[in-house]
Amino acid sequence: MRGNYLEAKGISSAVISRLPRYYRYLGELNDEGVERISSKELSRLMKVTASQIRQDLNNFGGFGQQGYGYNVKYLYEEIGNILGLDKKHNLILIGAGNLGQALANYVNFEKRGFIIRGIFDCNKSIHGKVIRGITVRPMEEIESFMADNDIDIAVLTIPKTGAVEVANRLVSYGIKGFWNFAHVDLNVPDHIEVENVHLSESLMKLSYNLGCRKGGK
Amino acid sequence: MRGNYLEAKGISSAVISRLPRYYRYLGELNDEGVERISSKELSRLMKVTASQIRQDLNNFGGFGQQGYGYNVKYLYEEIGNILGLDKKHNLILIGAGNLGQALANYVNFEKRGFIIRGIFDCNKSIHGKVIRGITVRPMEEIESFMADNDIDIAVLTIPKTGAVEVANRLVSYGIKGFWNFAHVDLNVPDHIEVENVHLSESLMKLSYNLGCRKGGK
DNA sequence: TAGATTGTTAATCGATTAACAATC
DNA sequence: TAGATTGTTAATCGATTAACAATC
Repeated sequence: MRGNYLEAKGISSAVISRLPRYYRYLGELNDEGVERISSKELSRLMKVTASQIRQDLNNFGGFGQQGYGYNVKYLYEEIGNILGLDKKHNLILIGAGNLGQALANYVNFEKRGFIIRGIFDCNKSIHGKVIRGITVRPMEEIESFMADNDIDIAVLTIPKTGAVEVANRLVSYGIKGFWNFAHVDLNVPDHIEVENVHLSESLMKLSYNLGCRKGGK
Repeated sequence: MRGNYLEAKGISSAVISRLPRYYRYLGELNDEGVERISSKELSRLMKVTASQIRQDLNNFGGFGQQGYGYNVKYLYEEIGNILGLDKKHNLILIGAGNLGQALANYVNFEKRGFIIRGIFDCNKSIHGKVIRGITVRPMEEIESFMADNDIDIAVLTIPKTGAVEVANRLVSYGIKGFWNFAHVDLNVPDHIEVENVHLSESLMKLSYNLGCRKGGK
């Protein structure tokens, strides 16, 4: 039995955020040549309950077989499809500072179908600079670039000042989603997807968890 | 009435992960010169419920005043204290690749008390290179460096291969927490804190949310 | 005082876990 | 067939929201 996950609606974000981790573990098992795995074995490996694994997967369809478990390669590919990794995504990177350049140089995203097509920056002194074969362009060229290329994701690696305004401009040019590293909440329409990576907030969480230890038990 | 949050135990991680965002909004309000704010106003601004704000804060004590609301500056500082931002943290960075260098060059962490003291890499060709005043050292020197400096956090910006082993070594040298950018789950004792930043998993979530739109409604 | 808004209890909602019949 | 393990329903647990008495 196979579910039609393309029509899947209202899957909770808790479930979604666990999918990439399943994908990672299954990919590693597949690389190791493991052919089948039960939810019980996988739960031991991943340190989650077997119930949760089965519940999560069954949001998208029945990928297993009673008495057998799950075929690793098949499940790996299916989760990849659910995550949309079978499709190509064309990205533009806004902000070619340290972090922007680091992301542009990271090859693994490309392997998963996320291809950076253009890099833009407001700093004139780096216009024309080439990063992994891509020329850094001035911000003014974003609109025409997006008209000529099939861009769906913008990576925002710019300071928080101006990020909201740039995001709104990109929305008007037809962007579909943002991978937002700027330390602000974008204010875009509901049909635009935003995935935030707020590094300083992540570090603060770590700080909290370290601090507890001192005063607490 | 003031709670003693140093003794706060068992605060749910959902609450903790919202604190940095409160902190950010309150910091901005403070910068704008806003003196007081009610949970209702703040809820409108942050797009969460006022109930949630009051519940979250009351895990740590009563910071507000009936009929008045919250003093912005006071609450900002209190949340900073809860997050441990009043304390200094000495970090070492393991892996001076693109991402590692980008993080090392990022000045804002330092402003919040997270100071990178040492940078280590296994690649001989960059040993001796200076990044923001810090010399890149060979991995072999980590142990003595940690003995001489009061390091509590390790930033792991190395490939997943070897990350688990390096982490275990660092634990034996007395590290307290990890900010882990490697695409693996570290396998460290319970008393060691790990904050994961799995960029590719974040991108996959974005991909999923974009994909839904096509097949779905 | 009257109005406003908190702190906190109670009600609701959703997510996780347990259990087990279905079935390979 | 017997054993194993899923898919799925039911039970539990936790988190969010609503309500309101306390109080500034």
